[in-house]
Amino acid sequence: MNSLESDSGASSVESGGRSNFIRDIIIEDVKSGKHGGRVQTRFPPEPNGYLHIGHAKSICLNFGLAAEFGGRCNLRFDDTNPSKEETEYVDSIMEDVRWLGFQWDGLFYASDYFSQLYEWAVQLIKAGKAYVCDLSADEIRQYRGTLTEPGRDSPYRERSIEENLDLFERMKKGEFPDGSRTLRAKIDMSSPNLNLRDPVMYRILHLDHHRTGSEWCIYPMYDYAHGQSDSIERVTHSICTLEFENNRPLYNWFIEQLGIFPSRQFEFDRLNLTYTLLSKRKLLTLVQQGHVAGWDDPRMPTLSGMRRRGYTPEAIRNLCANISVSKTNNTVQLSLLEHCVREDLNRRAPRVMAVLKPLRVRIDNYPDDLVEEMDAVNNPEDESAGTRQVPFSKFLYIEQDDFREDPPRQFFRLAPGREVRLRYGYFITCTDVVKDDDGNVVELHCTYDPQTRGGNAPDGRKVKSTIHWVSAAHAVDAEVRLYDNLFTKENPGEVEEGEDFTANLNPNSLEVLTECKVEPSLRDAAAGARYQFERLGYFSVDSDSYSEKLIFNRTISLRDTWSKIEQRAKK
RNA sequence: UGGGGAGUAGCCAAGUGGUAAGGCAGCGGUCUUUGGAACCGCCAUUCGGAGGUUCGAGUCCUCCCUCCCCAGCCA
Repeated sequence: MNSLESDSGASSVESGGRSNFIRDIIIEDVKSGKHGGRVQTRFPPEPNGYLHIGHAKSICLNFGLAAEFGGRCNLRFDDTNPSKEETEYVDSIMEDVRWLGFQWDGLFYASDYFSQLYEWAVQLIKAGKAYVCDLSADEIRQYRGTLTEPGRDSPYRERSIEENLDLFERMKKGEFPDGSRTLRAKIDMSSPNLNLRDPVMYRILHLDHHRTGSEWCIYPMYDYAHGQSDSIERVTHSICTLEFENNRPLYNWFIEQLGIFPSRQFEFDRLNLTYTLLSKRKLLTLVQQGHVAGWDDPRMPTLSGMRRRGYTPEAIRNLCANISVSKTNNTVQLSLLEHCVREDLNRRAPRVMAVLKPLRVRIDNYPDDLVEEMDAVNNPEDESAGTRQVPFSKFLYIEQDDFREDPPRQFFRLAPGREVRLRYGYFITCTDVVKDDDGNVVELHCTYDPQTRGGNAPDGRKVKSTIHWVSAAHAVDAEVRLYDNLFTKENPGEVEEGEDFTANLNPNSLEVLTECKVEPSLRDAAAGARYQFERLGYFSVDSDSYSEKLIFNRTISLRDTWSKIEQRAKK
């Protein structure tokens, strides 16, 4: 269950040239003509949860390396444990891999190989390399010994081959209850590597499997299934995460005993991210306990969550290319991911004006019924994106944060008596402030300079600030969901005695704004569409959005120097 | 106290005996109709520590220290 996170790597199609030790090994192997220069990899998730950004590292590595060396990469579901696996997960995994931008060559399931695996087990029994053991799970543990003490041989270790064959067949036929017997490899109970102390190959599980139904009641363990699956697919480079290093001798042992295609395993460091949990078990808990709305909640580090939030596959692939691949335990700062997201969105997201917390503005000297269409640039980073028109009129909304009755030093935006530019509009000057009974500012009176249409002053005078706005009469109502880190700690797994990781949940990770006003061009925005709300950040239309009610997710804010200045001033 | 891995800047990371790449973050500046973007500059006399070999060591040798993984009929 935790393993998926474990099979991951990094690199991407566009990372192509970036060096990492696995790539170096492949270059050597190709050069020396190993396997005829053929490169075959695989991405082997267990369908027991949704893919997250840690898996993206593995996907990019496996598919990226195959692509770079003209090889092939399979998608193989490691479905050897029917108690945890579901079809829902295999569907989501396929969708996510495709969304990330990869297409597998072969699509396989470890369960495709159950018959072959069974035959090989019989072969090992006949060779005296495996035996049926009647020890209980608890007894097996006791016989295994400890890190510093060798284990003891099972009393069933020396059963005759005939008896083993008979028992194993009856296990398969369902004659024995769950947990009553196992098939074990006969290796070495005193090995310093605990994985080699007669590991369990098969356990009895009277459970329906998502693909094989009730055909089997014995299921192979990971160690007995994974290497052979690789071998069957003639995988040349089987890439997995560091915690499987101890399993490599066992991976090799089965392949050697069976004399089958010698796939080789290489281990790399999995991805960790600050303020983020990448454990499928814990993510499942968040979903089941309702701390988030589902696997695709935009606060989740799942690929489906990030997709819904508005992250692009390119940004994620870019992160994977940036972090490289090594063998050191590491935790990448979230800011690097955020950088990748901004970098990509900056290039491609159309700009648009939206006011999240509206403050009404009346332009006293502007004609009551006049509406002007102002030309606005869609994307300064991309001339081909063209321009659009935005309506301007006497009543507007601006951002509450863009006005201060008593502006601090370095605050350049609107204040009483101060002139600013309305982007693509006019220069306006604040002349009066209207407050409610509680003293809250509810409306501003301003005057505009008709000479500054479009935002340029013929007399060349400068203004310190440009702010965004929306015409009140033309604005479209919208809901905007603001997200913050799901956890308050850099390492969400770090908890006080007696607490679990949910104690580190950020109570303010979601803020819903329901009174937002967006420019009319957004009226028919399609779900999934991504925009930059000028001066605010990148937003995408949520899948909950429908025609009467626009809903946006804030993907990520723009870099905000003003908030830095402000925070520094507070200290 | 067994075995398997890993230590280069706040984070990630190149480096494979010839004098410490790059990115993120941070800091300073230029430019700007987004306090965005872009651009320029600064940011490791030193590579976990101590010895040793060498004309020369992050790279080789010795000892030491720290961190991670393994005692599921999970993956």
